[in-house]
Amino acid sequence: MARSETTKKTTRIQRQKTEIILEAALDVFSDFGFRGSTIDMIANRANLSKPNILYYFDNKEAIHITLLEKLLETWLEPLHEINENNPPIDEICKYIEQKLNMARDFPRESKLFANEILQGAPHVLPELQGSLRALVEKKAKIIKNWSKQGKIADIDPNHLFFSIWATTQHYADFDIQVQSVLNDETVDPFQSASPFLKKMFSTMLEP
Amino acid sequence: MARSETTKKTTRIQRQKTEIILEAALDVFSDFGFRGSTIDMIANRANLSKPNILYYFDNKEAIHITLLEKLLETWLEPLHEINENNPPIDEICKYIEQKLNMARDFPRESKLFANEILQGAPHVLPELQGSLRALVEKKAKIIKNWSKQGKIADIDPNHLFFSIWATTQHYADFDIQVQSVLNDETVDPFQSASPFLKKMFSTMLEP
DNA sequence: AACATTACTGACCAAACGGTCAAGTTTTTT
DNA sequence: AAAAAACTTGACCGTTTGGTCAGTAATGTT
Repeated sequence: MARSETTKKTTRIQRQKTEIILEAALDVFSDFGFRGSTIDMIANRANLSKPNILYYFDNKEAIHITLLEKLLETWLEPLHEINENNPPIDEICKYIEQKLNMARDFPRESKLFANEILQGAPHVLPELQGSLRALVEKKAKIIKNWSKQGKIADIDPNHLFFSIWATTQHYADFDIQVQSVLNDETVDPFQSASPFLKKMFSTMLEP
Repeated sequence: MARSETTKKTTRIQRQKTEIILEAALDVFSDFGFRGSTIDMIANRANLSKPNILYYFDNKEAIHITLLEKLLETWLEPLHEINENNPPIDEICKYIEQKLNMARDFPRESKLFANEILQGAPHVLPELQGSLRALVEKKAKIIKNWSKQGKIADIDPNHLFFSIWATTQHYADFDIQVQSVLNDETVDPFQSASPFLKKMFSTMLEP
């Protein structure tokens, strides 16, 4: 069993080192995927020895799972904030903005997540079917209410969420393709994507 | 050098076996990614021995590259068809329909491509910067002309393409997430996605 | 200072993997 | 039918990789 999983209280060194390891692992996993990453690669990044890594984590999988679980919380956070009582289109645009900012500021996390889902979510399927699904269901009801009240057009809330996730995360996950298509001189894709996406979704939602 | 790369003409068996190998490899690569796949897995799928696989392909990478190159052609095909002289919104909707059908009918190809791009396109970066970029540039001009002529709203063509790619391929690449969010009783996501996406993009493009 | 706990590492191991090869079998050609 | 070419494979090899372990160093506690 890894030191960090003992019942005894965690030491200062434990907190520091696990943080260093997770940071390095995020670098490596997001670049090469789970199977393409080795513990040695993570160890090199972290300037630690391989056995030292395995002193803090049971195995490679444990590092990956720890990262994914930390990620899932922050990933769903913006969705929580959607508030039924505020103007609908403002709320959706705020959500788009937040998701786009996350893709820009946390591209490694976005890629880590994309990789995991692409492989069939071997480590987070229960969370998808549990907390994600429940949260989406809850927020879908809000969207439906807005529609019924004539505040927005009548659209399928699930597909709305899928489209927002897909379009915003695309700029992080497929950045190499985005860069290839755009001229290198062009400004930051995220900057021009923001008004585009907001316009697209708000136009569709207009009653 | 692999048998199939000899200058001599290809035999019947060569054509059959390479086809069987590529089919099996597509199964395996799309499920586990390049690094997560082994030649043995492909061999088992194909009911062939590992050395037999390597009789037809130099190495694992060669199989992967062959698949990607075959894929890229068909992947870009629908974009070629966009015709400046037809009604703009009809053309875009037809393109969306085709991309969505491809995601539905060729999910393995979509995942293979997504995996490759996520890893930084190690095998197809030149093609992205070459044929993909040139084609997009060409079609972007058509979109811009339509805008100038007042036939559609004034939007950024590149982001339009990114959004279409992202939203359509999302249903293939992130299918496990889509399935997790939707009730299992729900009908085929592709069926309900089609009118949603067409409405979204055509509403935005309306002058 | 003595002791106990925590942190760390070099050396090592077994399994997995990509790839080779000599020898055999099957198919095609003459 | 015989020779040539194409095809197939069991056995094998070197490397990589995840993970272990006994022993050592550093840190904290009394």
